[in-house]
Amino acid sequence: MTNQFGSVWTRAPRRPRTTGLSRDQIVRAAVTLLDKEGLDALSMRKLGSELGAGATSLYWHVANKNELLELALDEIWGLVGEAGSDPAAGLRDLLTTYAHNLRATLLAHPWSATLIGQVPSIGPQAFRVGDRLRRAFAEAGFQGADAYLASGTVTSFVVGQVVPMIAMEHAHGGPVDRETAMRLLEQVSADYPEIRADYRVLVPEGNTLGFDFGLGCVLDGLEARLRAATDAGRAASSASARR
Amino acid sequence: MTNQFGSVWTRAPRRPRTTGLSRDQIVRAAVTLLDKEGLDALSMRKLGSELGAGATSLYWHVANKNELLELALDEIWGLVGEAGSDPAAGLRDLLTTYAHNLRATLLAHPWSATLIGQVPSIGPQAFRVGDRLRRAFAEAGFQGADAYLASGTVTSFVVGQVVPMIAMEHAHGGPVDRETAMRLLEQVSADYPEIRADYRVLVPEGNTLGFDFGLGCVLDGLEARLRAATDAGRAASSASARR
DNA sequence: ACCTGAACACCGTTCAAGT
DNA sequence: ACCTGAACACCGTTCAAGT
Repeated sequence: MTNQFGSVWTRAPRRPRTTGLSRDQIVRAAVTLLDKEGLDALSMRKLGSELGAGATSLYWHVANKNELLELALDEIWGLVGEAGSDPAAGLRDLLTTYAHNLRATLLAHPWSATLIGQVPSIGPQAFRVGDRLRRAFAEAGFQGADAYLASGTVTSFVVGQVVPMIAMEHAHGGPVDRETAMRLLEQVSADYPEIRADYRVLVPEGNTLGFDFGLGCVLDGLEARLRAATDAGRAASSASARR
Repeated sequence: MTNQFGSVWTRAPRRPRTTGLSRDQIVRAAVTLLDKEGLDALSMRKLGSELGAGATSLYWHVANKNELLELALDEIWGLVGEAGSDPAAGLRDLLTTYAHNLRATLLAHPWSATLIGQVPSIGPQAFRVGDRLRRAFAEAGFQGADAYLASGTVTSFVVGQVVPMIAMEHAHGGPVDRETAMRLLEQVSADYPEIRADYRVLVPEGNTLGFDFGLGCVLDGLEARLRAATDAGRAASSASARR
């Protein structure tokens, strides 16, 4: 099979190492470097020398820099914590925990949020997270592919919240504290007094407020879908029972 | 004021040109080049020569490449069409139109979706779009800062849907048709038979399905909030009337 | 006020050659 | 099977110098 779709996950793996560098080791070093210096600062040369190897040595374990970034991103998906460890917890609690976990994980590794727009999240860890979430929806009563769609809805919202926020931090050169955010927003919203007034209310309340508001809406909407579907299901089964 | 926050939008502008290159001209050329060759292919040198100038000439009009990218991104926000031109249309129609407009605009300029995770969207056009949406929510009855939060919820969902999809296209080197997507997903979901089964149902239905499902949920959730708020408002005012 | 060219300090990647 | 070094074709940005 040709690797028409250019991704690590779509080409045959090389057999594991015997000695020297390993792909795992390279990816771990890359994540460390990314955490320390950010996406712009990662170069094959720097990573190589961090590992005591020539930059070009990496190319035996990895086809190119892009593949390395895909592997590093999947590593971050692997850090998104379990949410459904407590089976007694309801769907809403589980989703709230998941959403905050995902948010916190991406914020802790800001480069990963940027990468989400650059390389596909189709590695094993990304799938593990996605399937865990899908399963939770299925167990809550979402039928067939709706469970998958529902999981995509929650994840999209979180990603859509975090990614632009990371861009702000990137411009600022690090996490933006409340006061700095306020100064920036005052400056930039000069032509929109109503928005500026909103900022004055919202920013002091903390940066989770918009996230929680939106998440609440998303979860309400999903629960409404679930109710509608189970009601319809009951109606259909009682109709067939009547026959 | 020092420009602590490193963004075009936070430093004093230079007075407009008299002759030769202009910032507008540079930004327009950048957008054209980005549309034609993508984010990775944009270089100051290439852009300069496209304009018949030395690469370094650009640095008089723009502090650095990052500023240029901020300007280019804001240009795309400027392309997001009006949704509220028909005042008779309800909130839900308006939001649906907005969401699809934003999605289509980003997909038509894929580099812009990637940029959303790289540079902040705090330019005049981004604010224009945000304020138009906020105003629609306010007119529909969302009180105070809730209108702003509601607008952020919708935009987050759309961004969170489009950004990862762009990453897929980026890996493939262009838009992914249904058949290619199916082949890729079959390959990559090998360990998750339920997800694979969902793909077999969903992919043939077209790529707007997940978007429409999620958007429906988000809008349902927002409408529920609105109902709850107006009910509470009515209850409060009737309570005060009783006094 | 605006543009240029040379120069600096980097990049990712290929490939023949080594062990 | 794995690693190296040299080499290629690029980068973004600075800055003295020009008009």
